[in-house]
Amino acid sequence: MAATTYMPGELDLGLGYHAASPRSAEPADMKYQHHLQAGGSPSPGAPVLNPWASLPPADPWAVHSHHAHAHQPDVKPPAGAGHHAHAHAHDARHLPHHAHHAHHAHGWHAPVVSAHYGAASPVPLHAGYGMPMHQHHMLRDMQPSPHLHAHALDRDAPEEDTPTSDDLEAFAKQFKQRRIKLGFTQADVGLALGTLYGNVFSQTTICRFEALQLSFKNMCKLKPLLQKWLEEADSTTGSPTSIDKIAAQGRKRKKRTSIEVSVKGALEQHFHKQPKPSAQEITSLADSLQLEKEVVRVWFCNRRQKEKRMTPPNTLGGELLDGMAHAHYAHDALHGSPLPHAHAHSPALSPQHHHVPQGAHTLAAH
DNA sequence: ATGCATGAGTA
DNA sequence: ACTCATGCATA
Repeated sequence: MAATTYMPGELDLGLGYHAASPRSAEPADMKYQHHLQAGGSPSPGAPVLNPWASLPPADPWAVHSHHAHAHQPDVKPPAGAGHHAHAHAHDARHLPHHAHHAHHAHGWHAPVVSAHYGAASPVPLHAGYGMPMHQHHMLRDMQPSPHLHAHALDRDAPEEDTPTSDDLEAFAKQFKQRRIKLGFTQADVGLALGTLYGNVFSQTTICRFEALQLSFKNMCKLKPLLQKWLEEADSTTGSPTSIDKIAAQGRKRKKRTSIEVSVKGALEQHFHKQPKPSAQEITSLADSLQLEKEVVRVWFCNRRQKEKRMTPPNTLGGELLDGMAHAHYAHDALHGSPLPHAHAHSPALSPQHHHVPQGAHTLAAH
């Protein structure tokens, strides 16, 4: 019984809250606005948006049975003003351009994944970076070359340079703290970015940024924006966050298929054997697991993406089931427990430009 | 905070 | 068909 529940299909309901940014009062861009829940802070000037009138009737996906995928041409961001003329999502193909020092790679030390040190914890933890830096050879070249003129003092202010993983980690942490102190939710920030630069982001993305759960490249791309927002935000004394709502277009999306834990475990195992199963393997696998082929395919795609994030999941499972006899560090890999892995320097990441089989990080811990 | 999903751009 | 950026819906 898998559980392909179908959503109540909402057709025309996209309340977009247009939070006017503190200072730059731009004429709202009518992109497709979003909404989103709060992150936990009632926030002083930040109003707790809570739309969802819920009243969706028909639903295209509710046809039940095995839908076959019907790519509906949706109305994506028509770009706010017409003068923006810049790529939307795929403009990040050009990040590090200077190849002065090919200081590739950089070991991720414990991302100090935070659950959340609450808004009331100004604790500036993160005091030392004394990590051994596990270099993982052969990573793609072009990497954030270390600040050529690195001053031992400026922790962050890499204006024009490509930030290093450490920079990103430090910034993300700082960002989160400030954001919370200022009383903004992740969703607030996402919307603010939209009114500030025309690029709206969801709570999800902001959340992932803070948790370093994006690819290195993606992190680099978002950092400048968030940095600017941060400056704006705390420099603005009395943020008169005005709200604005505008109805928008609708979307039809397949309801999220929930995969049972046991099934997930099976998928995990297959993933370790073959991260990239062939179309046919997927088919048979889907068959044996009683899942739609498409669901399985997507699962693998998403799984691969996870591996490429800055804070990749633990790559184990195969070894566990295989020779599990002394495995004491193995537990949460099967159900994806992202909680504080306070150690383990994960290698993953790096701007994968292309054709670079990154299968080098198959280590566990030693 | 995260799982499953969509889509543009590529290979 | 896959990668990569991104997000709706959900736990």
